[in-house]
Amino acid sequence: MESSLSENEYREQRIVNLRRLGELGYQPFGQAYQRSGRLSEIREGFEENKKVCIAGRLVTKRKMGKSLFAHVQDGSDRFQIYIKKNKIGDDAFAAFKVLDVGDHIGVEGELFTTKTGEPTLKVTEWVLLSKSLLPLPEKWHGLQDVETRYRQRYLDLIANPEVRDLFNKRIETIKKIRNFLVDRGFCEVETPMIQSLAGGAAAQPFKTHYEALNTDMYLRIAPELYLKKLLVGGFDKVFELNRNFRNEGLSRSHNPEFTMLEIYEAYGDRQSMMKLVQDLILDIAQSVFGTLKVGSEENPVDLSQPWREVPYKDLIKEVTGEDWYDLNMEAAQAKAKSLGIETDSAWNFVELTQEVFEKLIEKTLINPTFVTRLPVELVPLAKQCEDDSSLVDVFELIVGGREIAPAYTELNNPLEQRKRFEEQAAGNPSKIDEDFLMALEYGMPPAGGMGIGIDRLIMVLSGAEAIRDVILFPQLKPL
RNA sequence: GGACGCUUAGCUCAGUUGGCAGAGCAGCUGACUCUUAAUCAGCGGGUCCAGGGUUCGAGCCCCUGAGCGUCCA
Repeated sequence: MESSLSENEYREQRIVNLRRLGELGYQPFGQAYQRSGRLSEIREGFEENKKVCIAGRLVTKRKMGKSLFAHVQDGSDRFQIYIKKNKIGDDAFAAFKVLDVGDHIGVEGELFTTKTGEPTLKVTEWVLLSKSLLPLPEKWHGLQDVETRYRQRYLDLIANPEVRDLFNKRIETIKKIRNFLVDRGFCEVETPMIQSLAGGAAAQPFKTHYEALNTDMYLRIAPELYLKKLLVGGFDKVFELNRNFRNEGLSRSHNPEFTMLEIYEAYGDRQSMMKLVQDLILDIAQSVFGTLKVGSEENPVDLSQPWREVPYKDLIKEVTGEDWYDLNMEAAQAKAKSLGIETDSAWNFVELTQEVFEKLIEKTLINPTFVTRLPVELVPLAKQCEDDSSLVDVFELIVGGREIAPAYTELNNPLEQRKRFEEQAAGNPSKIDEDFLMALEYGMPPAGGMGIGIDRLIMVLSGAEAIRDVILFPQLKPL
């Protein structure tokens, strides 16, 4: 790496330019610089002949003999500057010509409008703030190479303005979520990420080792059980917005660390969560994306209300036929095969049905759909429906063919919870979280709870095709 | 984990039947005081992903591996 860098002719030339600038009295890695404002603010407050100071990265440069146009870019905008030899003096002009695209500079001057109408800064003084030693990606095509975009995201952010826009929207969305929930009386809490038993979801955890305790520990796969302990403890409206970790493969829709929002409201239920998530998503769509028509051109999503609410069994019957739940296992498997499902003889009826749901139904639910009344076997932490103990009182919100938010009327019966854990652990008592069960036995208020996968939410709202496009530094194989 | 595809100059990409490694942008030199993909003239720039094989000769054909992508599990 070191040798390939120093052998690079572009870098060598820039080192030469750095020395030249030094000889002309410009320190290559400068000091703090007092700006009049960010470039977007300068543009907003534009007045002819107004004196301002700006700072940013030189991103284009057009030499024209005794004058020169260039653009400077900061975190907010890109702004044109104009330098004239007889305005700024021979030495400062000659030195400016040595600057490379990519260098950071501070510029003082007067605002004016060019004859083509572009607001521009006429330079009277400039300083070098930071010399760039490597060339930026090409100005016209930007940075296209997908791998470089992810591994060197900073280049992607410099070269591709739409990438910066998307991450700004992600940042705004997360800020909005916090404000929305805090405004409604929820408080944000932090619970352990390093756990001795990774519970609250069905997933393979990352394993780590705690040296001081000489104990294996796990990175959390969900904060759910700790948040419920807080309900027991009297925090009755809580949320946590942070990373979960799941030890699974990389794909278009999976990153091993992902951002999860979990919300719990004592004395609420599945219905109150349904209202909350609609208000939240509509608020984000309007205030951050400015529309309820979201997604991409190829895969548009309309968030207009009312959102469809439909029981799981009804959806299954829609694609398999009214008699699905009357079929025996053999007939159901034959039916699934005839619909193009690859079946596994080890599956039970619930698993087979769930495969039908995932393969044939989920991706067809584009506009927001609440799927309700799921089989109890699929959701061990939710309360049963009052009229049917084989179903749980939950919803899965599906948007753009993706599961965005599952929510439950939370199970607060410790005896029932123990029974479900025991069924799930299948004779492996070490997997049962006795700590959590003990908390429930002190009494957890009835509650509604919900999880929202933030990365997938941003994908649906922005129309991004890959989870890597909404995570600044996505996981890649080490080189 | 499997199938298929991609990897060539700093960036974006061509590369014919196996026969001297190409373009645009960028860089360097020069001209040019309202340009904006500035323009004009000239010049330099390559571990063709890595390793092996076939061949008189490989960017191209064969094998192995890596990273990335797409689909599947």
